[in-house]
Amino acid sequence: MTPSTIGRRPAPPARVLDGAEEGEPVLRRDAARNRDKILAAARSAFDEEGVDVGVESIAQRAGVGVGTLYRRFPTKEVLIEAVINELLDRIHAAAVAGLVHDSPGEGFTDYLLAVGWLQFEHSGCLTRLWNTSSDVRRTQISEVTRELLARAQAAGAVRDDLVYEDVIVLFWALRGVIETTSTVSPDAWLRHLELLVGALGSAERPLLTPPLTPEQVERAKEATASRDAHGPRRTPSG
Amino acid sequence: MTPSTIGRRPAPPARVLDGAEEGEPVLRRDAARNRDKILAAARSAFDEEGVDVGVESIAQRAGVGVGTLYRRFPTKEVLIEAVINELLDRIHAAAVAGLVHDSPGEGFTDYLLAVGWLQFEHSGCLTRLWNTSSDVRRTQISEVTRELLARAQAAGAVRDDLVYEDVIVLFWALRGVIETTSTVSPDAWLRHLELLVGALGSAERPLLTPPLTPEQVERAKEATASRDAHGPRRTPSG
DNA sequence: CACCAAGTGGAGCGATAGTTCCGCTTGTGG
DNA sequence: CCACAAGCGGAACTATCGCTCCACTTGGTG
Repeated sequence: MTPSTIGRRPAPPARVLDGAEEGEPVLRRDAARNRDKILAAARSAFDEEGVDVGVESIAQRAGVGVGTLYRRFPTKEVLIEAVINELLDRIHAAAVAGLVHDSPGEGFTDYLLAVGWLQFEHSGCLTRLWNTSSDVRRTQISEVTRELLARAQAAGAVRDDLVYEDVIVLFWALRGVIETTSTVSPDAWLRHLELLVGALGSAERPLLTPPLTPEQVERAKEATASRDAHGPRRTPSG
Repeated sequence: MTPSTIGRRPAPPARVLDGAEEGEPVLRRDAARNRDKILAAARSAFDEEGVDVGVESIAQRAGVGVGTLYRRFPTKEVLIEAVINELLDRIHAAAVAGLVHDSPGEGFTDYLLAVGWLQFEHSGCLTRLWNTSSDVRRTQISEVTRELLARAQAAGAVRDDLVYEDVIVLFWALRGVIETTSTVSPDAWLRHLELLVGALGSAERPLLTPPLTPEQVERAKEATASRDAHGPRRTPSG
């Protein structure tokens, strides 16, 4: 209760990154356990109720108070990103898996299928999945995806006039289907993807419209990010 | 200032429907003018900032107070629906136009194009566009769309294993592309549609996944409606 | 012209959701 | 086993947004 206690700073760094590097300042054991519980709770809460679920509800699922949640994740936004990062890692893994497939064509379509499934299983956070481009994970994914596409095209499995950006747009299209149908049928997006895969194969008639440029893809991601963030207000009091 | 004046009821019916039937209780001329201004303001506000724009902002654009807005549209929801209804009418018109096209195939793809454009131009209210199924307008649209598809299939322009529900899913897919890319490129959805149209034509390999059932489409629309309505709280005070 | 129902604006209410604050508890190193 | 930094819970604060209320103005009718 001394003056210095009252004026103590909120919290020391205590950074334990999302599994990327092992944290040095080490969390107390119970705190680490709680952090995991919060992440798991957020995952299932987002899946079941969407990212708009209240932090209170997440804390409740985790069996902790909101204060605890905020000690570990300074912002709801940060928590969302942590969950999204796990998904991105899984997407990256799926891409790499497709790359080592014997058939380049099947490796490519398997990848599309995997991303579709992942989007379906986690339809609650789809708007956030393809945002904020400046990220190691996304760069890695885009590189592997480009390679997957090139391999499939070299093997003649995919028409030559497609570019990497078309694949991203395809994911966004699937997202549109999934967001609307996920609660109703696990098949709708799959059927639509079948249709699309058919179109990817043959270039009966050439495409007249030019593809998105890489810069446009970046800007599109950013636009989505800022749109559904409703103005990512930080620290309302100050 | 008599007791009876104090206890006066909020407002008489004064119903002037959205252009469907001519209202009988007639609005005062200035009030009618304001109603139009509000509708126009809402339209542009939704287009530019999305349906989440505050009512205050809409009222400001219209040059009226929020009280005036609420006298005419008892709920923000009702205002949104009024704007949406205009869009639905335009979609219906496009469908009918496609129906009288000389070439059934072109009539069909023209319709897809028209819906794509309309979604692009009004990307702010896309989530609301395909909701709330119980509506004359939507029934009309679905009937004409079915006929368009049947005609195109009879002419051999569209593969036979497609059903009406696939067209709706296609619109949802376009929505996904448009929501992400509308601020960045007017072409992205068009290119994607080109790809899809190619797939619609030829049935090289049959589709393995069954289409959505009509009931599932209904439920999907309802699900979307309730999801982004955040609980359409009416009259918070009681 | 006088009257008054209809119309108007905008302060303020109630609910919600993200975030902070702070008194108490607890793991852990010495 | 003790001390204390780290951790904890959850009430309370704040911003926001849909909506209501009501004192005042105004169009149009008799």
